[in-house]
Amino acid sequence: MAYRRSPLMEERLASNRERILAAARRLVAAGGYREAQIAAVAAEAGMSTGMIYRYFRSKAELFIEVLEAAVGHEIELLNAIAEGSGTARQRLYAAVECFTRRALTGPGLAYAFIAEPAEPEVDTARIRVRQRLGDVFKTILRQGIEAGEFPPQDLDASAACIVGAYTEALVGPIAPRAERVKDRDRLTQAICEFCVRAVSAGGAASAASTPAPAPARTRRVR
Amino acid sequence: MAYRRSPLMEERLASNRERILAAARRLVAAGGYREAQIAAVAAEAGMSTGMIYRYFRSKAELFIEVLEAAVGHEIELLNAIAEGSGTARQRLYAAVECFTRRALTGPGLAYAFIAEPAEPEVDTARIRVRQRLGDVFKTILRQGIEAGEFPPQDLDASAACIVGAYTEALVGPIAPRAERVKDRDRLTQAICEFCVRAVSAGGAASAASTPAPAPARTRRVR
DNA sequence: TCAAGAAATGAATTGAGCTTCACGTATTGC
DNA sequence: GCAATACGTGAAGCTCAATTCATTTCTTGA
Repeated sequence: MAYRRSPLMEERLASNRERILAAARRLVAAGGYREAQIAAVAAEAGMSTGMIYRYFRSKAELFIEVLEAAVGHEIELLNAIAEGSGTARQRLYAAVECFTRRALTGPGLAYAFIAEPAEPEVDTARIRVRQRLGDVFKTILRQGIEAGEFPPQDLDASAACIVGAYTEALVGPIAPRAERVKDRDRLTQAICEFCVRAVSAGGAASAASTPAPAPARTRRVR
Repeated sequence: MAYRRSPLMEERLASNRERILAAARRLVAAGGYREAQIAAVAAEAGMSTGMIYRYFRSKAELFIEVLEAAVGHEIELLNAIAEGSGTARQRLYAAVECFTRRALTGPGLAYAFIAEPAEPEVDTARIRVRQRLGDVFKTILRQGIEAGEFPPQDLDASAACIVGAYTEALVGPIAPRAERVKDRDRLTQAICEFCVRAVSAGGAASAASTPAPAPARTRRVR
């Protein structure tokens, strides 16, 4: 025999893998999943298309990894906040703020990963990832409820609603071509307050705290 | 000359168009946009693929029309509620309930149209449609704020958050293959309550109503 | 420096659908 | 019934990207 991977080579291979991931991330941030074709990723990484397939089984696999890494990072940040100090309310506020602020500031990753179409496998991964985001909020909510800061509520539903709320509120602003939001701080604040209010005890608490199931319905709906 | 559309023919053409739209709707409901290829729509409608193009310029155009019709219908229902009687709070609750209940009950249209990937043009249409959904809530919110039922808030942000919240909370449950939610009523109620609380005055109002911008942040975030 | 084997290349292949189009069938007015 | 025109058909054509693979270039160990 005459060839055996040297540590140096091993390193180069690893770095190639990283270069591919980084290139893919950049392209998604710049132009969304749709514009991140394998050929483009290869070009961006300065290598041939065939090369990509030496490191990733398929396009979907590559992008799932990019997605999970990116969101994984966000989740770490959120977890640090969730496990940090302060009241549940403060931590919830801070967590939502952290995410929205970064989404508004950073590259278009947020839109691409949270809202943009992709193939089924990637889409499935996206749902998983969103659930993981929701888990962070579930943690905060659970603690808040235990501490009596928040009223009892359906954790899964509330967590999903929080993720959905800030996501949707961001999609417009961070969607490609959307005019840059004039006042990021204002938007961030509005979103955070919405979320915090949403899990806190209602103002007009007492009597009508839980409105009758279907009060204002005009007519039976077909 | 020797041919001129008779009223009868006119009617047949219109009915063909309807058949195409209906077939497309059924397919989307059953298998999502992805499975609703032109060939499949044609088969479902019992006609040839070429026929489709006699009635619609492109696949995107067809599906945009399906989308707008479907959501247009939902919006009518919501508007009826928004303009109906009751407090803003009651109407908000009823509106969210109407949408979520229908989404959970009805065919998979909601998922397909609100969350599923499609081509760029259709996606653009989806964003427009979501904004129209948001507009309904803006109306209710505006009235509620004027009436002193809700505290002042960023209407656009709150409306987007509401749409996002219930949408996200539904995506899991109505996503293809998701196990049917055990208790629809419970989920619906949780979502509605979340949304109503979110726009109502916070419980621990007074002092810390607006938490300091970034209270619990652990460390400067990269 | 060389042979063995691995890594890299990128042009060619493949596949999935949308869209077209040349041809057949219907409908209309006379 | 016939000419004129429109409607309907569905196989073929096209486009766009992902994926493959025969070939070339590089690494390694002796």
